[in-house]
Amino acid sequence: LKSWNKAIKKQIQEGNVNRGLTTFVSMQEKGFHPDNFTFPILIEAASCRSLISLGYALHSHTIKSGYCDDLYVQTSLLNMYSSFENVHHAYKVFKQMPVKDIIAWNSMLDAYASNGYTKEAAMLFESAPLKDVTSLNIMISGHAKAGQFQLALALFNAVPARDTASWNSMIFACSLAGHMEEARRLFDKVPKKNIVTWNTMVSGFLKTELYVEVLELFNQMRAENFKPDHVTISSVLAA
RNA sequence: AUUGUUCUUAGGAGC
Repeated sequence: LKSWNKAIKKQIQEGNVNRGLTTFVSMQEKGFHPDNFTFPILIEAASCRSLISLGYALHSHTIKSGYCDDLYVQTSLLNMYSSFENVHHAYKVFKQMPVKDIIAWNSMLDAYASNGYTKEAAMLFESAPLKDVTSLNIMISGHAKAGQFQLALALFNAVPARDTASWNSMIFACSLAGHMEEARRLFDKVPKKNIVTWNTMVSGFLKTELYVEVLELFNQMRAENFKPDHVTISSVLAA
């Protein structure tokens, strides 16, 4: 069963969801029943491809096979409905979870924050018994996407426990609001930049047509031994 | 190391 799951995951990671589903079917034909490891793999594939009817089918399959009470299965279903922008179903799953760990709380927080339910997100963030830096990051990027630059900044400043993703989200929030000088100021203060930090800054400058700054950034990138990745390339190509 | 949460580009998918 382990190797079936591994095979399905590998096929999906290679971008071949159909192949993964075929494997899923043949494993059952050979008498292997999917377990609590199998479902999250398939559910996540349905999420990122927006395969809505597959998602529903998988959900009912988890119920029929008795795996719907597994924490990982539940969390992946929650996130699946969130990615389908179906916050009500996401909440329904969340509400029915008897045990919720921090990932479950963060997943529900993200369901609200990423789908524009800013009030609900803020309330959940206040009341959540389990929080970490990811919860903060979810809130910052939620505010950013909602065009609430000031709220994002206030939260960012209020919480000293930040990681690189927090900085990246805040830089992104600045770019969205058109505050490129602030974005650059933060960028220069990031303690540990990663490739996303660079890409966020590059695409911010590209969107605001600050091409000289983009070139400077590329030089600085080389000086600091970062290599452009496929995201860097496609953001330049798109501009 | 068989599974679930947050940050950047494009595309795809849906509305």
